[in-house]
Amino acid sequence: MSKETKIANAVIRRLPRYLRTLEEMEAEGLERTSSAELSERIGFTASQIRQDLNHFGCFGQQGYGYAITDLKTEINRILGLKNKYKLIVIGCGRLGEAIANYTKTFEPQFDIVAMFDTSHDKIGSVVCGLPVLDDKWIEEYVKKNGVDIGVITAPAEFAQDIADRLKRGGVKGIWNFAVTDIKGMEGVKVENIHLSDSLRALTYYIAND
Amino acid sequence: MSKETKIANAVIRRLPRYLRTLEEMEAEGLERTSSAELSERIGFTASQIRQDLNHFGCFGQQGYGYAITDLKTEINRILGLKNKYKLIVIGCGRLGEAIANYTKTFEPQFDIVAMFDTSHDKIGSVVCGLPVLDDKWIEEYVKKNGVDIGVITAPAEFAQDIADRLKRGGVKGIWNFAVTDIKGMEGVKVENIHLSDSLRALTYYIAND
DNA sequence: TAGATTGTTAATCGATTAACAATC
DNA sequence: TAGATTGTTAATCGATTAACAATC
Repeated sequence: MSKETKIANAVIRRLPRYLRTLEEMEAEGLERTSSAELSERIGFTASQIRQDLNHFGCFGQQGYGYAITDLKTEINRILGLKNKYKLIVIGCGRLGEAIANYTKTFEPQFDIVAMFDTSHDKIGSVVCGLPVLDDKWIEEYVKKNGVDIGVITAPAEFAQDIADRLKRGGVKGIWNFAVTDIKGMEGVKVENIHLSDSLRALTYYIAND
Repeated sequence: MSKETKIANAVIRRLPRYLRTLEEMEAEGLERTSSAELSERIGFTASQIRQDLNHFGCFGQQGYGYAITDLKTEINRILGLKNKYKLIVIGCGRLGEAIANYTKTFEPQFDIVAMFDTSHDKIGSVVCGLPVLDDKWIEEYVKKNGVDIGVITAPAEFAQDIADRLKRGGVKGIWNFAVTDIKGMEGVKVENIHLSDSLRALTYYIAND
């Protein structure tokens, strides 16, 4: 942690939302905004927005508000988006392809360098412009190439083993799309996209209306 | 809402996790468990688990614990997974295909009935065993076929318009994969999968370690 | 200066944890 | 009956909101 003390998880989760809104406003040609205006766009209270932004330092100016471009730059920095990240995708199915494609298209800071699979039909081919390598070389590849993030799109039953090997290889983070929870990842940040949990939360709200 | 009063969002979000753990334990041949054992597997405190489960009625037995199959059945019911849901996927790109494929393979309660796209190369074809229909018929199709959930995998700039038409058609829920927030969805439950936000939270944790 | 809007403290609200009586 | 473990209340902790002094 830089200077700042422990930031609540809830705050971190809101930062990307601020960033998206600021990008939107910048695209509209706006130069300054206020917590009240952001509140209207996003739906959080103005008080919460000021509180959130203040965790990281004083980005606003009393009587004026916030300079959109400056604030955007700050949040970008806080989120670590000034850095570049090397990614590999493990699991070259439809989901793996979709994620690789999405990331290549929309997330320029994230550089996907290879895909991995166990199927000999796929190994050696090129998907989304990326070489598909043999799953068994994950750990070695991560070590040699300084991969930062491993993206797991393989079936749930392989996720734990893949994660263990990614960790031994030295990744800093795992983006996990497998419907399972990974254990023993001390020192590695794990971010889960549990499609199944999301869909089930949706049906809860539909069914209990 | 059935009998129960307002359940906190945080509780709902944990239910799918309980369900997954119970399924896992059932598959291992276990018949009963306790809040302490669940706590060890999941990582929530035993106290929280008892508190959570009690929101919905007394599923446990003092001195005994919880019957795994019964508890699983209850959570299934609470989450609305006893019902069937009709889905359509809008956006027949890689992500759309991946989601359609995932849902068809792993989520039997969810019946995907069609895909939609604007591209004339795709309209009329069959993807994942589903007909690809013309985007302009979404509203009509939803009305005629009683579609419950619309899955948006189209680019962000089209998401709001698609959501509006889904709403007019009468869907109960929207599963949104577009990197944007949808407005004016009163009466429609929206569940977002914001890949971009997830990735950015991950880099925050990596960068601010 | 007057008006606007932040930064920040205090109050409120909600969620988690601890404790233990109830009871199987 | 004794042991185990829930259900449930009370205590704690954390996050959100309200209020307002600071200041641009």
